[in-house]
Amino acid sequence: MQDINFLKSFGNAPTTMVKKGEILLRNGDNSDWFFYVEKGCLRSYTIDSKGKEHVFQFAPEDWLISDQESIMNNGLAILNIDAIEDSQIKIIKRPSEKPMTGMDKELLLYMNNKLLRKIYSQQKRIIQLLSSSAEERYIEFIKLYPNLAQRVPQKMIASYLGITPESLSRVRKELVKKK
Amino acid sequence: MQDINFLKSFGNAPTTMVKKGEILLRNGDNSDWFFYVEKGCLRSYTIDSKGKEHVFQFAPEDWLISDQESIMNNGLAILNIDAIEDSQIKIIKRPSEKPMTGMDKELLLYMNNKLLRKIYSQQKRIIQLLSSSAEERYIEFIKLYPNLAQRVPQKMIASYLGITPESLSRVRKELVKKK
DNA sequence: TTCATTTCTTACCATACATCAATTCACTGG
DNA sequence: CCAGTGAATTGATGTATGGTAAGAAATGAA
Repeated sequence: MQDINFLKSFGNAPTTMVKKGEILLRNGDNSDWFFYVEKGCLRSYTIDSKGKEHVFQFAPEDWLISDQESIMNNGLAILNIDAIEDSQIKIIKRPSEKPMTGMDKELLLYMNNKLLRKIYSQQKRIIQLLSSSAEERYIEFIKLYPNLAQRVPQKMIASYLGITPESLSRVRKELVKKK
Repeated sequence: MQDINFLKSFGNAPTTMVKKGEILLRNGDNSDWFFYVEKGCLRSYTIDSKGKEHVFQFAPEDWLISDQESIMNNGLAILNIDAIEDSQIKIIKRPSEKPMTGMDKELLLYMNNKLLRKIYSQQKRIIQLLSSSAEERYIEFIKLYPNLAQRVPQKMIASYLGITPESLSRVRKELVKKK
């Protein structure tokens, strides 16, 4: 589908295997990389001034993960990306120099669409962070990433939700009790 | 500059005056509108299931505000947009049918850049909501929108920050004390 | 101006979530 | 298979922020 066309425009990237824990992008690196997940799961995160990790996104099968927007930060990555499962991925580099102007119209349209989708989902997340309780956010998380709750460590989910692992544990306990 | 070119591509929109309180876009409306603020200030917001308003963005002079991303919601606006000061704005409608494909390459590049910038700022906001206290968020708000704290009602700022007006009042008091 | 309405502040108390510490549980590597 | 390490759970307690209510200040309309 669309993702395939996108990948082709950058040449046929080979499939790469990465081990759980492997770091693919570090804060401060050149950020011209995209990762397309065929199997497994990647995640992006930041580390704050107190050394605390904050999970920004999960990318299971069929997701594309990158830190393109840090092109606004002189092209230096803000996020870190690593593998949280052994994964099979495609790594694509985009041209560093004027990365966008080199694209043809079709690809630009594709990118545009992807970006709008990302804005849309981020917008929903912001509104959620502004308005929902820990429990409500966890329930939404499960809807957004069905079955991921089984696969990724709870402390990462807690981080994604903006709560502590202890709180998530209590939230889960409550939900079981309610059912 | 760039914004001017952008506006030209849609034809020369006339300048419109809107009164404080006037609603420009309602949740559920067709969302093919952009508002460019020449003077004054607009804001976008949602209303949650409990009837509570959540300010999503402020748009003072020289900002462009819209709900394009709800093209992902069948083109129906998710946000509401209204004027929080008497304002002088330009209203631009984009073609409803296949809105993107009708654009030329230059405009697509421009849009792309705008979208990346938006993602970048939303990303920062998410990370902030995940990691910062009310006080830290308020300090960042002042950096992002200098002088807006003087112009817009505190209850809207509180809403933007995800806290109650009472809490914001206390935060401000603390900050005065510290200086 | 004056009155009415909304916003802001402050005090007091309530609550959601955080922090800390002690177990228990589950992997992982040798 | 076992030991060791990190993850998850649970209880006790702390803290930031929320909710309510009352008064003060600002704003707006007549």
